[in-house]
Amino acid sequence: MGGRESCDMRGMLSFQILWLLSKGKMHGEMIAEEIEKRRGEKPKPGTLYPALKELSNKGLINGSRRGKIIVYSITSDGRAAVKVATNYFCRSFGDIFEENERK
Amino acid sequence: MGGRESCDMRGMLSFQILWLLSKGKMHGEMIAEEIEKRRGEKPKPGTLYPALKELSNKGLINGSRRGKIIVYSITSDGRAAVKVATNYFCRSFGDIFEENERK
DNA sequence: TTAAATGTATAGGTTATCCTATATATTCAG
DNA sequence: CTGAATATATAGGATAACCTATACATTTAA
Repeated sequence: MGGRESCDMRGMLSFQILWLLSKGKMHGEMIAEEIEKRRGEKPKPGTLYPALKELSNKGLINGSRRGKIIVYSITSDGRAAVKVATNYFCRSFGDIFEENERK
Repeated sequence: MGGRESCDMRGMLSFQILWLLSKGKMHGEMIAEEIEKRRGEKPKPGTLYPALKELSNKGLINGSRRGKIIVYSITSDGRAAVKVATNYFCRSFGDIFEENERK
């Protein structure tokens, strides 16, 4: 099911979170669900929230509590970072996708 | 230059090696150069060779020495693995590329 | 034959990404 | 007000992915 049995392929979590937040504000649970749509599995709370905290500590996102939930938005530093990171990502792995597109 | 100052984005090394080897046989240095073309930096020997060893231990690749160099090829298990992993990868991160393509 | 260059390997260490398990905070139904 | 549900947080631990530095093996040039 996953795709990581043979090849661990860990990583990219913070990048993916930042990329998702560059598309719009979300709270933690929504982020988890968006990741689930893509990866097939929800990141566990103990994985997601520390990552959100790190991004927050770096000033790339910030959260504001609205009752039960905390809505995260990307900062301008975060926008700059996600742009650079996306370029790097596409340059590094673009051909893997191109091949997939052409089939 | 890099793209990892703000977002660590580590990972994918074994997957990328396996993907490269699914395109043809290569020795370590060639693999390092192919990765450099994409990521902008060569993985250091202390990064690359342990990764090759791991893939070898898992039976996904095997190497045969030709004098100074060791030529690695993907095994049939490796082909199966890279197929599954590529699907996972594209499903997980495809939209990041699509956006980049459309600009 | 020796020195330099090239390719591979290993020892030892750091960190992000993942986990499980538990705890806290807020809302909402009864 | 209480209990259940939802959302967030934290403690503690595992491992892949990276590093630097060093060593070894093979070829090639002098």
